Amino acid sequence: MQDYLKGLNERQKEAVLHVDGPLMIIAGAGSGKTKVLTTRIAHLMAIGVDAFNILALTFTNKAAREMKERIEHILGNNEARNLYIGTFHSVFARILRGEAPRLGYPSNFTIYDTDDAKSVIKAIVHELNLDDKHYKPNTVYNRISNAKNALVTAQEYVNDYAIQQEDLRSNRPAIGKIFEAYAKRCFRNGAMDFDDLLVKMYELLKYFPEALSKYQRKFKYILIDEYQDTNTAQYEIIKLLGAMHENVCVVGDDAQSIYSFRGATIQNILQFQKDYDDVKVVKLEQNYRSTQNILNVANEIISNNKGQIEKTLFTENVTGEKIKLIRTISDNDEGKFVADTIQEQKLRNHFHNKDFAILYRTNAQSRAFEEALRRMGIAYTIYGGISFYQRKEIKDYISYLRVLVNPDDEEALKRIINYPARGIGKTSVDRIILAANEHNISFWQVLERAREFGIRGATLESVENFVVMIKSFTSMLNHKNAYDVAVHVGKQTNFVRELFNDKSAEGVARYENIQELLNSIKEWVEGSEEEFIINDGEEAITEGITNESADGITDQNEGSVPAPEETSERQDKSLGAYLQQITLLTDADNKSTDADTVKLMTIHAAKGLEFSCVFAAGLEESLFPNAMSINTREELEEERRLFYVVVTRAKQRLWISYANSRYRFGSLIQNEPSRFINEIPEEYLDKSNAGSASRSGFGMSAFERMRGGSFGGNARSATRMAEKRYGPPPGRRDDAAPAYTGVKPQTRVKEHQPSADFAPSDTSGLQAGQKVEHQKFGFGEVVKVEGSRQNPVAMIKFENNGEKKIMLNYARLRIIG
DNA sequence: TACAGTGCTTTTTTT
DNA sequence: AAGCACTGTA
Repeated sequence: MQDYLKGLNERQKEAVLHVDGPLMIIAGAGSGKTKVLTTRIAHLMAIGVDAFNILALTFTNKAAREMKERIEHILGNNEARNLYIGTFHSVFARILRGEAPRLGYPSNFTIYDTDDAKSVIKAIVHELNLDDKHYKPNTVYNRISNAKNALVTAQEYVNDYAIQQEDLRSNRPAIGKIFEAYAKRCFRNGAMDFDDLLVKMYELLKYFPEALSKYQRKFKYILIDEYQDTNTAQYEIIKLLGAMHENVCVVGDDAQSIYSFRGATIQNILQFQKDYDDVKVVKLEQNYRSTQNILNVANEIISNNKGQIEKTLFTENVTGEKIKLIRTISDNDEGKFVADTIQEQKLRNHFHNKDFAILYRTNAQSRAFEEALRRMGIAYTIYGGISFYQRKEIKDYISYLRVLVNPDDEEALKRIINYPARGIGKTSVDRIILAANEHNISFWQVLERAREFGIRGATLESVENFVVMIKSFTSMLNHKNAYDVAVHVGKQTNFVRELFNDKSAEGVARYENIQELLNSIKEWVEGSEEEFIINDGEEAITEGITNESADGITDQNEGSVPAPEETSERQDKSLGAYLQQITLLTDADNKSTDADTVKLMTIHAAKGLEFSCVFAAGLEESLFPNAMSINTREELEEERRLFYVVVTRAKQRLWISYANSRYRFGSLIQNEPSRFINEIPEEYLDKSNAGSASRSGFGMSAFERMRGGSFGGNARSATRMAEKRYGPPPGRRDDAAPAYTGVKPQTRVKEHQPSADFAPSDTSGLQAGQKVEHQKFGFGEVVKVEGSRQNPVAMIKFENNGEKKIMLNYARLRIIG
């Protein structure tokens, strides 16, 4: 028996040893999915399948990188580098780089990220004279994106009766027009957005039989990770690619399907057995990750959902601790509690920072945790939010490079044409756009012939200088490498000097970011592998811009269209390849995971990861489940799967926390505990830090209410008990209140017992002077109503709790008079 | 044309 | 709270 099969259970072995024919692996959380996938690929290679003939698709770059490393480790050679392994988007981008000319796109097509795409939409809404309040870029983009992910073209969109009716009903009948204009504009700009990478790949296979046959023959074995998260476009592509050999292996867990908002259809995995004859199905049900308590809770949660593939996860691990339920007064206290607990666990149970993860539903929640951790001096890493490449200064700099590679890229041109300022203002830009649209040529083509299109005087001179400058950069690409060109561009445009002269804290940070970017380009040019990581936070490279340019590594191929053969395709170190690559990198891809830091991220971002200790934060109604996702059973079930995902990230210990109130857009809102908490059986819960009442305010004794809320007796005596067991926590006097209650006198809420007939009133006409009752803050008088009509905010002076700003869209108020 | 000040909107998850 | 668009002034 081969070595690599040792340590696999029977099911896992079965999956690994299955070679030919369709295979579906239903892999429960923590059941060794990645191990099976990587071992199976290694096995295929061990029995003689050429690495060049294996395609493995994942959803994150990190997963791809990890798989490649593990396969290399198993095989002990470098063959794994020949695998076609990566995210759907990056693999397709790589293929399309060779094939785009068939579709009328340049090889050096630009990839538009979400910001670029929204910016195009915004411009189009403006050009079509539509109301931008009504046609918000976000809304329109999502609608278009959903269409594309379902392989609906702009033409089909406008001609589809049902779709048109739907848009009519939502009073946005022009979306189809915008879609058409958007598609046309992207094409004219030589640009594909994220969804296009899937759509164009599909069209390539569908309309070019020789391309289809080429890739069908090439990819004899196809493996898809996280199959439950594939959308229609991805599904159809896989079906086409796999049709010849039918060696399609999909791995997934319907219980972890959490991307339907991106067009994923759970049907893909539920129906897989109908897509091919003779599908082999293997279920991996033994969990190697979590304690029994954690797993039991997970099983209980998911049992509330309907329509799943039947499976029962079990484990031979220890029972473990109960899940700790935490109630705090505010979001800041939640942060404090978590930071305190991490400190405590580190000292008592010898955990390291990297053993902890704080997971939440929305990125906005990270702030309270950041602050608390910083105050405690605990190192942390935040994932998500704006990625490195989305920072303004980076994007501006990259826009220069984008223009060199693809001058038709209008979005990039608009960013840089007057930055740094060169006297080509908004009026001139608008005129250029008008001319471009009128003659259906690109923005750049208008610039090149500016005089013909009525640009005059000083502006004409500026435009002509700009064109000459860009052309001089472009010609440099023929004999200098990407790094040297980038450095040169920074110098010539004064771009870097401007940032260098800005000595404010942000200015210095921006300058350092630019250095980091140049560093990453250098690594790309010199690097042996196509994978690379930016050293975040590490010393910034001081050479480069400030020094004279480094020695040019001459690359004759720079800027020219690369041959679509795999050798050159793989070693393509051109600027164009670099730009396409980085657009598909996410924040997580630039951060190393093994640093000894506490990890903060959304639950979505945490899928596929595991941690010894997990804090599932913000378990509150309207936050989690999110208010946006409780309108249908499907949405709610997806939120529940999300809860399942967060619970199953934990190996040993799990805390579930919620706050009674938190700030949202500057004003305070109250939330009930999440309904999901009630789905956890009591026997697995440790509620000693959850306060006495499971529901706010109700069921408390008069004594407790007088103590100022439910943090009175129970929480405190429970802490005492804990302290008896573990000794006093560090840095806290024995008689001090538990730190996480963190009740500052001015923020302490005097709990109010709502009147028996309390029922929220319609507050749409609320005016100053009216008397109201608030469920928690009690009686008060409206001082003023401000904010907008859509989002009114009332300033209310409460008898017992002072003045508070309350958002009327969220608050429950009873109008008394 | 450029910038500063002001008021208004933001309400999820991500390749 | 924060970012963005709009307005008014230099």
